[in-house]
Formats: sequence, C-alpha cells, structure tokens
Amino acid sequence: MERLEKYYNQIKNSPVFYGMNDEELKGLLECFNARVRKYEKEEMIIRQGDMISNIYLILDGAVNIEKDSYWGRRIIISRLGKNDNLALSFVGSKDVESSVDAITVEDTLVLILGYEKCTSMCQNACVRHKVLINNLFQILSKENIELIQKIENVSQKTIRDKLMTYFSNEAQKNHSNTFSINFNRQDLADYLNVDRSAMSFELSKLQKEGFIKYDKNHFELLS
Amino acid sequence: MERLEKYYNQIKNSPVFYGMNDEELKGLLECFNARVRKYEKEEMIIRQGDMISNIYLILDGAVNIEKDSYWGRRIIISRLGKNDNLALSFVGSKDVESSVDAITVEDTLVLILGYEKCTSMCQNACVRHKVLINNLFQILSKENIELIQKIENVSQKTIRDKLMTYFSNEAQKNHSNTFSINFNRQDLADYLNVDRSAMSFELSKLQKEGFIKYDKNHFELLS
DNA sequence: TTATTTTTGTTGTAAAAACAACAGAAATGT
DNA sequence: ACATTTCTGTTGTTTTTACAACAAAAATAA
Repeated sequence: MERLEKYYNQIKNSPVFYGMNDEELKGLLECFNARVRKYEKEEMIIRQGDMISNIYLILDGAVNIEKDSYWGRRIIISRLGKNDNLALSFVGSKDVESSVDAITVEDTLVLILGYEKCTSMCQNACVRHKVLINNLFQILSKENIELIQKIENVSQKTIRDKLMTYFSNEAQKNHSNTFSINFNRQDLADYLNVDRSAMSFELSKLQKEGFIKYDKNHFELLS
Repeated sequence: MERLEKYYNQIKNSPVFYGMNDEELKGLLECFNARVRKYEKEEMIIRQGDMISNIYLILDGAVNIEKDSYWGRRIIISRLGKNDNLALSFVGSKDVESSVDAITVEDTLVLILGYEKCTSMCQNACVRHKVLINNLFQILSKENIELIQKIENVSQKTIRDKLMTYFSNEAQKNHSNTFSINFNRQDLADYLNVDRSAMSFELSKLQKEGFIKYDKNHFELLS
C-alpha cells in the first residue's frame, strides 16, 4: 500500500478534483475510500467483462485501452498517461460491463476511488459531490472528443493518410513541428489499425519523399 | 415556432430530464429558454467550427454526425434519432469548437436548450441543475461506449468483418436475428468506411454463402 | 401513366494492404 | 563484453480494396 499523502499535490491538481479546496478534497478522498495501487508492466487493471465501480486516476505510468478482435488481432483504442482517467464511461453507465481491457505498458501508479460506495452513501447531502460530477462531465466530454478524433484518424483510407493525420494531431498537441511519440512501431500500427511492416515501409517512403524526418520515436513534420 | 407543450410528455421522458418531476422540469425549461425548432431534410444543425452552447435534443427525425475528410470523402460518425442528444460533448468542453457536422437526413424536430445561459445564471442555487448534470454525465457515458464500439467496428480489417460486426451489434440491439437498418447503401458504406460498390458486392457474397439474408434494408443473420 | 432521377448490384482493372520471411539494429540481461 | 531477445526495416507474394463504368431496379416527379 503506497502512501497517499505523497501524491496529494498531484491529486489536488488533477482534473477530477479541479476547483476543490483542501478540506473538500480530503473529505472526498475519505468518502471514496481512496487508495493508491501500483501495477507492474503488462498488468491488467481492467478486463473485458468487468463491472466497473471505481474511478481510476493514473498518477504515473502509461496504460493502453485495448480490445482483442475475435480473430486475435489487437486494437489499441487509446494510450493514457499521467492524470488521465480509466474507463470512466463504464462507471457512468450503470450495469454496463467493460468492453475493453486496460493494460499497463510500464510500471504504473493508480489512484482508486470507490465511486459507487460514496455516491450511495452521500447521495444528496455531499456538496463536494456536485463539483465532482461537474468535473467528471467535463472529463468525459474531452474523452468523447478524443474518441471522435480517433475515429477520424482510423477512417483515413491509406496508411499514409492515417500516419499524416496522426502526426498532424500530435504536432498540434505539442505546438511544434517536432514531437516524440510514446508508441513503438507495433503499438502505433495497432493504434492506426494497419500492418506494422507496411507502416514501416510507408514511414521510410514518407521520409524519402521529404514529408517527414524521424529518428526512432522522434518525428519532424516538414513542408 | 413550434409549440413546446405538444412535446411535453416526450421531453419529460427523455434521458436528459430523467427523474424530474413536473415542477422541476418546467422550471428548467424556462431557465434554459427552451424552444422547439424544425429543420428540413439535409439541413445543417451544427457545422464544423461552431461553438456550441446549446443542448440539442432530437424530438423526431434523424441526424447524421459527419466529418468531411480533407480529400472530400465523407465519414459518418454516427446516426442519431429520437431522444438522442447532439454534440453534447462540445457543450461540456468549454471553448472547444465542434469538429463535426450535424446534418438532418429527413425533416427533424429539435428541442434547443440554452445551456450556457442557464448555468451562468443559476450557478449554485439551482437544485434541478444537479439532477440534470447527473443525467448528462450518464448520457455522455453511453455515447462514449458507443463511440468505442464504433471504433471496434471500423477497425475490422475486411469489409466482410466490418459488415458482420455491424450486423451482430444491430441484431443484439434488436434482440433478434432480424432487423431493419436506417442507412441506405451509400450511408452504410460511409459509416463502415468502405467503398459502396465493394460493400454491395460483399453483401451479395455473404448472402450467396448463406451467412445472411436481406431484402432492401431488412436483414437476417443466419447460422 | 411515362419520364427522370436516385439507388443498388455487377464486373474488370489498378492500387494498396496484409502477410510472411528475413536481416540488421537496438535493447536487455548476465 | 557477450549472448539473447526484442524491435525495426525491407522485400516479394497474395489478398483485398478502391475506383470507374455501366446496367438494372426502385423511387420520385410530372
């Protein structure tokens, strides 16, 4: 059991608890029976079919949201990192089981909040709860928009278009033409939903033709 | 201007206002400056780049959420109908403009709620607001899960797999092996992100091979 | 009704992707 | 440092898709 206090500041500044003062936060953490848990690399935090009643907040590390297509192919739906939430939508939808796996890609520290327990207890009384649900609403909004962007991404027709759309988005996020990505080649392929070797080939073609430059996981958009 | 009262019962039973009594609902509708608007077929309700500050609830009709890929190809992200919400995620994310178009596919009736106006007015006072935001949170959760499902769908590698995944989902929704779909062939192709003629070809192949039977827009899953 | 427009299915061809197999590079462990 | 494992790029082959062109069917309008 990790000590919660160590991460107190980070927790306080996470979107989940945005706008709360120390007292409110403390009360809420207690009410939620908050605890910190460490997951090893490649460990499953959530698996398909699980009923989710906790809110998971990544304190440190990285997590893949994945789905195994029934003929064995892996689909990476998203890659989450520090301060991201896990499977929030399955908390919001009552009686819906998770349709995805959440798997760590490295050693990962997670804050776990017993959402259900708290909401059933403090139903209407808890004032903090109002701020919280507002925050959750906004977080979900953002996730939603990112999912739409991902749909746009994988909906491109050629591997080249998928790559360039992805790179554009990353560059925009980074406010720069250069950026590093978290994915290795296989992961990127699974994220963009293409064959790895074909993608590798397309990458070097893009470089030869002068559209991009890259060294390992560092990329530069030219033109 | 359509009369709001006419749709009062429907509005009351929509997920947005779930769990509210008449008094609360009436107050909220007033606070939101609620109004009903009719859109003609193929009319744009929202277009890419719009700032969204209203909640849109479809009372009757059908709406496509679309995106034009920059090389002219149309992507249908989702098809919405009665009691569905439009672009809710863009309301939740402040200062984010819509990345999609919302276009009616037939004459459509929409309830429009001035979300921003209301929230700024009744900030903390309004009790009804708490129920509302809770509902919105759940609606967004559901949308989120559906988007994930759509990602899974378009992430299948062959046209056949996309079709069968889509059909399975539709059958499940309908609790039956037979179901009708809303899409015409071109729309379905744009939704599954494949070429229409190739899809048509695959459909008849699936029928010849005995996996499905179909007549126009009515389908049956065999085996 | 007939004419016109829209939708759907079919085919052949060209383009792109998946797949498999492998070699070199990089990372990891001992 | 060395051996071993993992990751990445390259190539040829097969499969699948997109695209274009067209005919048949269905829906719509006159």
